[in-house]
This record gives sequence, structure tokens and C-alpha cells, in this order.
Amino acid sequence: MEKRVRVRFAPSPTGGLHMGGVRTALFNYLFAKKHGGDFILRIEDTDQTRFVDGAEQYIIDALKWCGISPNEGVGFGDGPHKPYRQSERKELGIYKKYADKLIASGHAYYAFDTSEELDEMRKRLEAAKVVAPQYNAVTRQNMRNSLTLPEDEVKKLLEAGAKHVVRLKVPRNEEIRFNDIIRGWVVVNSAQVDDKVLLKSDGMPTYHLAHIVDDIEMQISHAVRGEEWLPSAPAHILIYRYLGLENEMPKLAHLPLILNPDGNGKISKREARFPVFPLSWKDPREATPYTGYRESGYYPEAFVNILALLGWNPGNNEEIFSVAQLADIFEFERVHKSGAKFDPEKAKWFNQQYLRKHSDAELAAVFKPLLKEKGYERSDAFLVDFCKLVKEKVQFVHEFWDHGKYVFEPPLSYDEKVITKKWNEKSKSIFIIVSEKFKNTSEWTVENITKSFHDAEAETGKIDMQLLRVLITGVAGGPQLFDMLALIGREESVKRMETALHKLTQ
RNA sequence: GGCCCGUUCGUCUAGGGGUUAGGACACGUCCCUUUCACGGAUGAAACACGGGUUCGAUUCCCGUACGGGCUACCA
Repeated sequence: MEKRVRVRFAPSPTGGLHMGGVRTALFNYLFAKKHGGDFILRIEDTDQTRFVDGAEQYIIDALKWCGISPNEGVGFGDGPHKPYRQSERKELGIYKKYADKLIASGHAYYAFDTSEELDEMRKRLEAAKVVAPQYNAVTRQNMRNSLTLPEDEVKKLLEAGAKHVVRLKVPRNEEIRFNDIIRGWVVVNSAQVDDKVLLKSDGMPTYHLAHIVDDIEMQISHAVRGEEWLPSAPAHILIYRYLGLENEMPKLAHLPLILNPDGNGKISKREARFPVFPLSWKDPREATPYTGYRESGYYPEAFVNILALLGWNPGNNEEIFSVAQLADIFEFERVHKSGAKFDPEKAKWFNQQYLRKHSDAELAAVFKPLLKEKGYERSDAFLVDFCKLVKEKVQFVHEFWDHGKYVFEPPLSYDEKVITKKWNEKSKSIFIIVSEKFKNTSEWTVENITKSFHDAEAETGKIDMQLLRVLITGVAGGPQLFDMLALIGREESVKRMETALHKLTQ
């Protein structure tokens, strides 16, 4: 019988969760939902030196905002496998138990080398032109460990509480192969794998031991993680094997990385041209906070949609998917092997698609407080009309202001290009007639404004609408002009025209 | 450097032994529009290179180049 699907997202709280991490979480979540399984959040806080205050809460908040909440784990309620924080699990002695088992079976050993001694070893190997200096089957013979030291000395050292780590005893020359769901068979010779530290001298497990122990104890069925883990996967296979758990180990899936849009390499938070974090992130060690997708005006649905299509696709031409839809159709078979460059432009387009799904009333309600910040207030009905008009121009709600602020305040300048090209000595007299017609318009509606404009044209000949637009709004583009005038109001429209005529004829 | 992974328009990608190599973003042009957009239509734009295998390779195999990852008592 197939194991129940249980997957986990297991970040370390060493900083803000960036979009690559969110995508890993997302793919785990989608896979769990698709198969009616469990999605777990486990916090891998085994590195006490890199622990960052607030990072754990940030991870929880970010997942919530994205709508990809785990159903078990830190911040989401305990399940049968609590605790879900590795530091707490360490206190329970869970990891040491497994390490001891490996030592007892001869697959792991104590190493007493200091970091200075390790440095020396590396320097020595480099000087000897060894291509890949590492602690392995060959070099461990010259180091201070329970394989080289006499048995009674090892015992004495341990009893005296000498600092030591536990290392995996990797065979010298053995082919290790595993079948990755995304990449197929991967083969590595154990000579390339070093004797990984399993238990650190502070008693904490390393990632390599901890995630294996937890995946087994939490009955994880699939370990889905980034490609950066591919090189250490052979060591993990060995650990499962030596623990006698190779048949129970989760299936492996290594996700392709999200790459920088320009330049190269993994996406990095220093790349300030677009947000890297889902929510703004203030690193306690750094002065300036990083902006997030949320603060940049992205809908979480759009953000998740963007991420889903980076490295995965449904196999057809559709691009807009809700999380629920994604959960229906997601499969690892359609996940790519190669990394995907992130395109900030397309990300904006996605947000636009989601913005358009909202009604004018919904948009107005969100825009209302933004407008108030700018110092203006209008009735809900007015804002609904406003949003209806400006909607087609914007990709983000905050752009309602950028693209429509002239509805609320008069222009400070007039589009140079349009003025240079279209303003001439006849213009003033023409627009004086227009403003007269506007003053006499019965009720200030789009229909009547149009009619008044036509009446003016009957007297003056064809009037340039873009020029009229610039006189009133200052800018060359925007939504339907007469609709805008209706919103701006008769008195204000006429006043602005007169101001413009005055300024332009000075 | 070594090891591992990868490579279809600028970007995200579909496809797959015989196709006019499809779509999306961005870009150009046109239509609609007395302004502006939306929308519609359309254009330019890709199988990294070299060898095989094959009647035929972008598709399969091998090299090369290029890109990425890893190379800690970090994850």
C-alpha cells in the first residue's frame, strides 16, 4: 500500500523567508492537497549561531498571507509528532539516539579535531594539490578520531568531556544511486562525499542527521526541497541505509532554483530592483528593511500564481490559477529540471489580471484609505465611478493614485510634448468658447458635457481633445476624457481651464 | 579546480524522430477610438555548438561550450 502523503516545509529561522522558499512551501502544499495528505511546518533551528530573532514568526506570517498554511507544525497547531522545532526535539534526545545507533553499528565515529586542526588539514591537502580537500576515508586516518585513537584513550576523552563531534563513516569507493522524482536516476561515487558531521560539539544535530530523523519519525512520504540539496543527497541515502531505514525513507524531489532576472545566480535579497520577500522583512542585523510583495501592492493570489508557474506548468496555455485549482492539477512530473529566471514585468501583469477580477466597489474600498492618506475624501459612489474609469490603466491599487490623482488635485504642470505640438495662437479663443459652453451646460453629466463640446465645435471647428485633456489634467493620457470631467466637476473643470489658459498665454 | 545538475524566441514555457516549432510577458504595426486606454488583429523573435544513430534529428546517444548548484561543527 502507498504511504499516506505527508510532506513538510522545513526552513531554518536564519532570516526572512524569500520567494524561493515560498515556492518550495507552495509545491509541498499543492502536492499534499492534491493527494489529500498532510503539510507540515518544521523549524530547523539547529544552528544557534545563525538564529535570527523574528524569523520564525515571519515564516508563519508569510505562509498565512500566501494562503498556504500547513495543517500541522510550529504556529499552526500541534499534531501527533510534536514538537516541531528541532531545538526542542534535541532536548528530548531524539537525535542522539540515532547517532548512537550509527556509532554502535560502526557507521559513525567520534572525532576530536579542533577547528584549527581541521584548517591545518585543509591547508596541507591544498599544498599537496589534492583537488577536493575533505574529511573522508583517506584523510580521517591522519586525524584524531575514534577510528585512529586507541580504544581506551577514546573512552578517557569521552569521560573527561572532551569536545567532539560525531561523523558519518562514508565508504571509500562505493556507487550511490537514487531516483529523484524530478531528475530521475542520479549516481554519485562515495569518494565525492565527505564524512559529514552528524552531531556537533554542542550536541546539536546538523541538518543532515536532523532532517532524516525527523522525516522518519514524522512519517514524511516525500522530501521536496531545493536543488542546492542535491549534492548532499547521497550522504543522506547512506544515513538511511545505515539506519536500516532505506525502505522507509521519503521519496526525493529536488526543485529547480529561481534565478535572478539579469545577471546570474540564485535570487538574492540584495537584488533590490524587485521584492524578494513576500512581506516586508526587517533583519535585526541590518538597518534598512526589505520591502515585500504585500507592501508593493501584490495580491497574495497573484504572488502565488507567479511562483507556481516558475518551474512548473500545467501543460496547456492557461496561466491564471487559484491555489485550489493548482492543488487539483499540480504534479511533479511537470516540474522542470532547469532553473527559471524571474521576470518582474510578468509578475506585474499577473497582478493586473487579479486586480481586474475585483469589482469596482471592492477596489474603491481598498483605495479609499490610500486616498485619505493623500489628504482627500470622497463618497463611496464617487470612488466606485473613479475606480471604474481608472481600473483599465492600473496593475496595482496604489496606482489608482498615480494614474488618477488629477481628479483630486489640479495639475502643477502641462505635458510639454502635447503643448509644443498642439498649442497655437488660436487655442486660447477656442477654449474660451469651450469653457463658456461648459458653464452653461444644464446638468453636469457625461452626455451633456459631450453635447456642450459638440456645440463648441460647431462654432470653432474640430477641437483637439488631447489638448483639452492636458489643460485640465496636465497629462497626455488617461481614461475617457468626458467621464473624467464629470468626476472632476463643472466648477473645477472650468477653473482649471481658465488657469491653464492664463498660464499658457503669459 | 573537483563533483553533480541543467540548456526551445530577450524572459516564462508547450511540443517532440517527419510541425509553417505553439502560447504568455515585453516590443513593433494596424483596427477600434474626435482624447486615453482596454480589446482585437498582426509582425519581429528560439531548438547552444560539433559528432554520431537514423531514410530523416530540435527531439535519442556521446563530446564541447555555456549556465547553475555544492564543495562548513550553515541550512
